[in-house]
Amino acid sequence: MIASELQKLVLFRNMTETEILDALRVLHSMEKHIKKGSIFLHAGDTTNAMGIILEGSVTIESNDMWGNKTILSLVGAGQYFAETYALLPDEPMLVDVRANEDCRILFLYIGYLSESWSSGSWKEKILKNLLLISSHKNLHLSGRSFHTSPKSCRGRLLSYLNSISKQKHSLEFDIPFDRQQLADYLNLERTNMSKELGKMQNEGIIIFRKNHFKLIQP
Amino acid sequence: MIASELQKLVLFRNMTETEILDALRVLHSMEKHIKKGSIFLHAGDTTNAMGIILEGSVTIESNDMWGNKTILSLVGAGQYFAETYALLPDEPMLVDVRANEDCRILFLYIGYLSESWSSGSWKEKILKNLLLISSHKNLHLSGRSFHTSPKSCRGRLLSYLNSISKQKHSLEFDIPFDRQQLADYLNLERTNMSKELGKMQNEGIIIFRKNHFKLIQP
DNA sequence: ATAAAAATGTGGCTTAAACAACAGACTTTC
DNA sequence: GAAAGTCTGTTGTTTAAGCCACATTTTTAT
Repeated sequence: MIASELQKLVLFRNMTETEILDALRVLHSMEKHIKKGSIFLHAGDTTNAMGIILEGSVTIESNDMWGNKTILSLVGAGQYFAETYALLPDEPMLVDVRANEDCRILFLYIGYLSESWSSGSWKEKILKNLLLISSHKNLHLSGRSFHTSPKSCRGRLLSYLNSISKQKHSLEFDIPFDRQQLADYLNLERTNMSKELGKMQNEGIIIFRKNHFKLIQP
Repeated sequence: MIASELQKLVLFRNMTETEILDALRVLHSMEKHIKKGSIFLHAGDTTNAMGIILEGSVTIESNDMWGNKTILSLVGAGQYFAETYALLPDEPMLVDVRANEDCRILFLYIGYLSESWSSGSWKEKILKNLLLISSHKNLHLSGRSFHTSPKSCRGRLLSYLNSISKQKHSLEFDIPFDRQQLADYLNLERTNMSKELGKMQNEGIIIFRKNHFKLIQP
C-alpha cells in the first residue's frame, strides 16, 4: 500500500504524500490480511487502533449468549471501523468485527493524535472536543440498538433497565421517561409493555412505582 | 450565560475564558428559550447550528406519516444535539427535536470552524477528517434505527430497500447482504422474511433474484 | 375541593412474527 | 460430475405482540 493510494481516502483528504507518510509512521500504521469469516475484534475487549478497509468488507455485529446475531452495519472498502473505540480506548467494545470476505486492513493507533490535548489554537481544541462528543454520541446510538434488538418485550426492558442500573452504579434508580416515552424508545406498544412490567413485578424481578425502578437480584 | 459556566462543558474543555469568548463570537452563538413540547428542529430541514442544552432536556425522535413515534435518544443538560447535521449541513435531518421540558439552549454555528479546511498541521487535518468520518458514522447508525423501527416485517424491508434505492439513484440494485445477513440487519427471522419477500413479489411490489432487487412503482 | 385532563394498568381478541422441520436450488470441492 | 455443503423458500404450529375498549390512578387547573 502506497501513499498515493491513500490520498483518495476521506481520512487523508487535503494531505500531501509527505504528510501521509508522517502520519503513517507516527500512528504506528500496520497492514494485516484477514480471512473471510474470522472475528478479529471481540466484544468486551478494548482497542487503540482504528481500521481502514483497503480491500474486502467487514460486518459490525453483536452476538448474544443465546446465539442471536444482530448486524449493526456493513463496512466496505475505503471505509472505517472501530474509530469510536480507538478514540475512547477505555470503552469496551459492544460489538464483534467479522471479515465478511478476505480483507486487507490498515490499522492506525490514533491515540497518538491527541497526546498534547490542551495545546494548539482554540479552534483545534474545540475540534478535538467535538470529536470526543461525536464518538460518545456514537456509543449512545449503538446502545439504543442493543435495547431494541431483543425481539421480546421483556428482553428489551431488561436490556434497558440493566444499562441504566450500570450507568447509575445502583440497583435502584429513576428513569427519565414516562411510560409512553419508554415504549417509544424501546419500540414497543405501551399497554403491552405495562402488562409485561406488571408481570415482572409479580415475579419479583423488579419493583417500580412511577419512574422509580429497583432491580432484584435472585 | 457566562464563560465560566461553560468551562465545565466537554466542548470547551482545556480552553481559557478568553478562548471561549472568542469561540462564542466567531461561532455566532445565540441563546434561546424553548417551551416544553414544541418541536423546534424538523425532519427534512437542514441546520447549520448545533445545540448545547444549558437547562432542560430534549428528545430526538422520528414521527412517521402513520403517527408512529420513535424516540432515538434523550439529551439532557450539559449535552449536545444536531452536531452531526451542523457538521454535514447538506444532510437533511432524519429526526425531529422536541423540548421535553422548558429549555434554555445555546446554538453554535460550527461550520465557521472548518472554513480553512486544508490549512494547519497534518494532525489538525486528520482530526478534521476524523470528525467528518465520525459524523457520517452517526448518520449510518441512525439510518439502521429507521429500518428497524417499523414493527412489521414488510415495513422494515420497504424502509431498507427504499433507502438503498435512493442511495444508488435507481430502482434496480444489488444489496450487499445474503438473506440471513439481511434478516440479522433488520432484526427479523430469516424464514419469515423470505415469506414476506415472496408475498411482495406476488403482489407485484418488487422483483428479486438472489441479491438483485427491483422496486416497482404503482 | 372539585372537575377536568393526563397517565397508567387490565382484559380479551386478533394477527403476525418466531420457530421447527424440511424440500429444493445453487455452489464448491475433489 | 458426484457429493457435500450452503443458501433459499415452503408449510404448519405456537406464542406473544399489537390493538381496542375501558377502568383506575395521578396530576393539573380553576
